[in-house]
Amino acid sequence: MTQTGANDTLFITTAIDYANGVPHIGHVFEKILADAIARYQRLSGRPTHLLLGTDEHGEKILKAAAAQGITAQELVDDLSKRAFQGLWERLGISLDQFVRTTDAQHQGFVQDILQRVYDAGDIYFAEYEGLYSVGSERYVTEKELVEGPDGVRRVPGDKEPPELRREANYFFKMEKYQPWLREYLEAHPDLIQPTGFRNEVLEMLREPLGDLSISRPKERIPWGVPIPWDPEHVTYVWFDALLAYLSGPVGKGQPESVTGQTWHVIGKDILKPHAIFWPTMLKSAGLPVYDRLIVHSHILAEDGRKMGKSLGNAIDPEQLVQDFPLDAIRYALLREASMGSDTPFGETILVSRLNGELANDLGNLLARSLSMIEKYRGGVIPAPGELGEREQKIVADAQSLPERVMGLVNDFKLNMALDAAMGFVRDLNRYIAESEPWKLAKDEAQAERLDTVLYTVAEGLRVASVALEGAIPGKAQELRRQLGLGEQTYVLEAAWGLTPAGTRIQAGEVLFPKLELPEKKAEQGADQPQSTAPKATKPQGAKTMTDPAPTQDTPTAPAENAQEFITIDDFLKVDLRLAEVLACEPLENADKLLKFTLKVGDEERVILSGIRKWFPEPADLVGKRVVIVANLAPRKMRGIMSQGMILSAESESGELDLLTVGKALPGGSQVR
RNA sequence: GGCGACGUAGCUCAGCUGGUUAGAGCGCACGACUCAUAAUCGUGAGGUCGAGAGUUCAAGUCUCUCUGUCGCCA
Repeated sequence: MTQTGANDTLFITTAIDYANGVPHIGHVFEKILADAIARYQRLSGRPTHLLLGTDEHGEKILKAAAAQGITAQELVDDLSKRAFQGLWERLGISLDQFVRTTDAQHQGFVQDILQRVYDAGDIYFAEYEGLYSVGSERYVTEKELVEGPDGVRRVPGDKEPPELRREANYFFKMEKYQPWLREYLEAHPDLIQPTGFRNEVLEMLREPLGDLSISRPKERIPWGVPIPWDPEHVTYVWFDALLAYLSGPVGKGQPESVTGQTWHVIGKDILKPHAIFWPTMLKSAGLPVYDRLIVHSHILAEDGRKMGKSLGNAIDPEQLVQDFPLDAIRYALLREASMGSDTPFGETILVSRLNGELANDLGNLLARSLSMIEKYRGGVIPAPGELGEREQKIVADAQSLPERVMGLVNDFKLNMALDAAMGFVRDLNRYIAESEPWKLAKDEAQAERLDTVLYTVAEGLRVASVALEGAIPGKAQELRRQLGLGEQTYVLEAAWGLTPAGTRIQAGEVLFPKLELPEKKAEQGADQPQSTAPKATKPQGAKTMTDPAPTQDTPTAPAENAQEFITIDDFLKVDLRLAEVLACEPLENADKLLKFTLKVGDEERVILSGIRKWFPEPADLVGKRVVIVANLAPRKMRGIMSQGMILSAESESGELDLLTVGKALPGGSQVR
């Protein structure tokens, strides 16, 4: 914890997450990224304070709570503590502080700043009428609306169309600070990173910004921080949430303008509030602007498409944490992501990084090194003899590695930083192959040479563990433990020889057990849900694994987040059609089957379906429009050819209904 | 529609201010080795560097046009 008020403390924040639902993989990535950056700063000796939080006010939360029949406070208490803070704990996020916007201390701070900005004359009252999007919590323009499949115009991504609203609100004179902000950005080219996003902001600043609505009438939205001079209004989401970056440290005794640096890690979707609203707010309040805005992109599904619940390809963070070792998740995400572009991610990618780099390169290097030290030197790391050219090259690389890693980390190129560290690991493997210690061991005359090789490898591993520690903190320490270094910690700086000769190794369990993705089944027809939780390649040794071992299937587990992905092409193979039921009758001498006569486009088809017990009055189904698989191979049942299959949904409790559509679309319409 | 980025080996991508046979990782094939988590190490397969034109002694690397993909904005 860094609450000493030290002037050089680096404050790193992530976005203050909106607590109207459970976190998704994007939240996870952002926290791991910020955590890794923070850990690397601490590793290199810089006092660092990592702040996370939840944004708990606003209309959407009010509605979400109402929908669940609980109070807003109950909803956010549960989400903030269980869903967010709980997950961050399971992910090993080294946070120093967690701010909730419903904290009394925070709310008081917001009011102080509001009052100050008001006193400065930067807030005015005005009436406004326009289209209001509840989903986006803001007024939108007619141009932004897009016509949906149902013919209703709405904001893309919103469920409900915007409402016409007329309100009197307080406005912040943001546009007043536009020239200043542009100059500030020009003068601070490193402020927003990567530069692509800086350019986007400069682009936004070419057009007049307009002023920012910062309040809502309390009668309509009582769930917010009251405006200090007008209790009939509460403040708008951004004026509330953004201030959490300051209210947190202030609440811990920091001066409100911290003298150390402040870095904000955010997603590209909230670039504008952070790059434009926030600096102008700070300027108006007489506070200094942050030092870095680190903008990351999004996590995509493995096929490169967007991830989403509706698409069925979303990764459930809780499931991910259960199925895979924490440090493997962290490493894979950091290793894959590059700041400028969206990053595909999923189990296949994760397992590939885990097996290929963490297990084969790093874990195996540790295993083979410990094994040789055990066999050839009785488990004691020997003192090195004279270093040859090859060893000197390794020492030089080891000494320059920390600077290379930190340089890349400070450019927010974590993927390349990890690659650099892994490159050093790979070179140690190469070094072993070249040195052939197993041959040296057979020749007494080569004893000193063997000592040198074994020491170089052991110390090299120690160096690598420090270079990787920001990404895999748990395993880095475990690695050192097995080298016999106990709980000793090291600074990430040029160093060699910190492993004392004579250290007794403490070999333990395999550092990174390999996982194997279940092979794709060539089965067909069997549509029972199939867990694809990865399996350990083999039960390693006789010991139990430290990692949350990829358990074998839990057949009854309802969560099926780990389902295999199919491509859009796979899906399109299935020809789904709407079909109108012309006739429906029970089939003689079959107690389960119903015989449907359906109109599909111009043709009529007969399909048999074993759902008789749910429809005692089959004739009632006539006229319904059901969904069928039109290109299923025909099959003869009870002497009748069934040409397809009718889709239905069945609950766990055994209730069943046919899939249908709300509108009277014609039979034969394509479903996709 | 406006602005911008990108399009390099099967896949993911490096290639700074233009200059010898265009690189890495993964995957694949073959070989070596045996300390190791069937790991590691080595070698290879030969990609019109999206298309066309231009500048230049010389272009993946600069200019223009076209095309495709993506992002931001409207």
